[in-house]
Amino acid sequence: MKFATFNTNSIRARMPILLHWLKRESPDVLCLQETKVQDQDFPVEPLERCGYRAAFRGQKSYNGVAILSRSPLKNPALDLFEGGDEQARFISGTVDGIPIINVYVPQGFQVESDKFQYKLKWLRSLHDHISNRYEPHAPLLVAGDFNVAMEDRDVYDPDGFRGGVGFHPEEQALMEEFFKWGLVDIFRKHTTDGDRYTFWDYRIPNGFKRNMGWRIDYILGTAPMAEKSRDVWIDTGVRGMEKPSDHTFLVASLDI
DNA sequence: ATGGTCGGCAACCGA
Repeated sequence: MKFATFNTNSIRARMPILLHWLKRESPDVLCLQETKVQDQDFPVEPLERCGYRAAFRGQKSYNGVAILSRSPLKNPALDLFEGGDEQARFISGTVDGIPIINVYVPQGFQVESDKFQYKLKWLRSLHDHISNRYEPHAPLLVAGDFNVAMEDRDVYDPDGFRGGVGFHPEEQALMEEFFKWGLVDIFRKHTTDGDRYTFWDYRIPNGFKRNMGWRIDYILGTAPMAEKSRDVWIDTGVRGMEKPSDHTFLVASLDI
């Protein structure tokens, strides 16, 4: 099974890259974030022509998540919170018997802001959701844009970012809770390399060329998934194309 | 080199 995640920063703006990548890589599952499209405008047809079913939850302008898969998504769920996730940041289901959760974690704006508190609350809720509904020794993949980097080797300027949003000990402690529960950062299982990023801020001039990035997108898996992972890699191949996203593809191959 | 990001969506907000 080939399993991938990609923050599109608008799926409609990214269709050329997305279709190109799907044809080239033929993943079984692709989790998307920041689709930025309402459900009635989701580009279902071109993806179907490419061989993919789509399950999605969007809203106007912001956020939005989708799971593309060759086999249909079973038992789709769209709500992280009991009262419903009004921000279209969560979608889950089962593909070929493997439970999958796809998330777009709130970015958090600034550490002093209410948005940062909402980010922490959202991460706590995700932990509760997972620990209440899943088993660490059973199959589960959790992928998406977590908007948190964990270690110095995961950002280009650790001393500059330390204590700031995306690189703050409170966020990192909540991420650690996922690992304590039993999820494994599958990229890290396969390499200790630093300077391997999935996101480059558009606002940094030539940030990609200068590799001034962050590793904030993840594929997490429970122990049976981590054991079956053959490789995980960051695919920057589409970055040479016109209009790349500020994120790139993170891909895992699993012996499933 | 006398500038310097995107996308959505129509003035700015969010990242």
